[in-house]
Amino acid sequence: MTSPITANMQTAQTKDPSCRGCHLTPLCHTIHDATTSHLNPGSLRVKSRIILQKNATLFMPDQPFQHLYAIEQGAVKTIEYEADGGELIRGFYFSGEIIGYESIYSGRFHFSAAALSETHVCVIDYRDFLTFMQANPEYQQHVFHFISMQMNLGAYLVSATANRKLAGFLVDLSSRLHRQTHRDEFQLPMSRQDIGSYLRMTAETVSRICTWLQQKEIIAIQYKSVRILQPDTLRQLAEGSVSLE
Amino acid sequence: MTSPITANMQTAQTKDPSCRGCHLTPLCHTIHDATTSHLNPGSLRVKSRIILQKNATLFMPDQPFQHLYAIEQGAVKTIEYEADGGELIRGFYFSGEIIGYESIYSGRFHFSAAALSETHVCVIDYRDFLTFMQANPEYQQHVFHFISMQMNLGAYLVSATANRKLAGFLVDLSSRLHRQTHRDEFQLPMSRQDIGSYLRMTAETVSRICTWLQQKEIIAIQYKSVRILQPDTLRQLAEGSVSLE
DNA sequence: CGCTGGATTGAGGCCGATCAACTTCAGTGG
DNA sequence: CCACTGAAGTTGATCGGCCTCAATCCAGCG
Repeated sequence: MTSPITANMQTAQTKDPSCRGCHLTPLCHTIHDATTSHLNPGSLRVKSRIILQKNATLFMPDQPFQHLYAIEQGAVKTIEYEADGGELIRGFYFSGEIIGYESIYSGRFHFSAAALSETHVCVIDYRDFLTFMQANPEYQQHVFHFISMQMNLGAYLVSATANRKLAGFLVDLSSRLHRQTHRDEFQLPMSRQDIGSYLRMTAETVSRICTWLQQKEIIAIQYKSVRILQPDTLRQLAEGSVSLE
Repeated sequence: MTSPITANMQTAQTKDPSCRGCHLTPLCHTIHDATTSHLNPGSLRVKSRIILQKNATLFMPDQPFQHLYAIEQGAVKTIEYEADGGELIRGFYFSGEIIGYESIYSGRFHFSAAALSETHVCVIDYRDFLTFMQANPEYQQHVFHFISMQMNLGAYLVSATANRKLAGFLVDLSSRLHRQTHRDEFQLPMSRQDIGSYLRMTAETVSRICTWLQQKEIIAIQYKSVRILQPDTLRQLAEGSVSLE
């Protein structure tokens, strides 16, 4: 969190296979297909691409909101700062996901964002985005659709027990990370500390529940490597329909 | 929750003072200003207005998402159902607020909605809304703005302690209900049970914290009547910057 | 090989849930 | 007007889950 931003700029000009799965693809796509000048509002253009090293920050709190950030590959955490200086993880963002919508209304980021590993980020100017959307309203439905989806993320955060929260978190991860590997087998991009901070529990509790889930043979976990052995049981655990004493 | 829907339909035709403060006003407004046929996509028209009696339901779980609902006056709670049949309050909606965005992506409501008191609701067909937005993209910015705002509601739900959750809830209410009365003095539209269900704590805990806040002379509360005596202290409590033993 | 930071495991304490009793309020009908 | 009734709210005692603090284990790395 003290590292300077390591930005490796490059202009996007070719159709990029790494855009597959990005929520902006149908919009952003046109940039690749169309032969277009910079002034043509009929295309959404990527302002730049940034490569963040691990722990590098994408933006800092109170920074004016000017861009949407699409994660091309890698992972980002957003961090809120409490009055007493404590840090709380606000959210995680993975390949294909977009940071920024929640900051439109205030025109300012109220949190910081940092890379969990080397991360490639597409920077989209919000004004360009608006211009594009006004010129191409046929994409509105698509944008509403994935904003709507984003509004439903993290429902498990308010679960009653720590078990349910963590189970919900793992289910969530398995669906959001599966592009990289098999759906039920993935690497945790973040530390136990970060998981705990996000779920509002201690890293110790995270660790204890992980070993408990392992003993029940619901998951196999060793440090950052996770394999979900009983996806259905895990899901039921998250929903509270089973307790397993 | 067993009462049938009591719907008193009436077509909106005149500029209505009760539209003041509604998040859709700048869009919906045009319906009043423009002399427009039903087929003119240049206006967003209210499909109908519904008057719900207390406890009447606006929609039920698994019902297809077809409309946005704007609360004209009154209050609505949305309810999730757990696997074991338990009910959890998912959210509250007050005058000027809009229900539905979070259900766009799935095309289905995954929860029910019920009136907390007599409530007037504007029904907006989502297809009409899309048509209007495509024809009038200049309103996009406004829509993104209040959807963005809605994404930031309920941050206090994930607070660590019950004190902070309830303090955050009261601060939230005071800002969202103040149209009706003075900002620091309002009636709770919902029961202790509902508050507890929403904040994921028991009604007993809600009650205990209320009396504790009263003893500290931070609020004055008697049943549904609330007066915030020390707004700043309450806010600091919600943010965790004070503890007050 | 030792160092360092993350992860795990253990013992004790506190916050909030649970269960139960009592009080107050709102609605109804006599 | 009051008596009755059921729902909602308050208050108290006990219990359990998670936090706290501390020690230990382990992987990665110079």
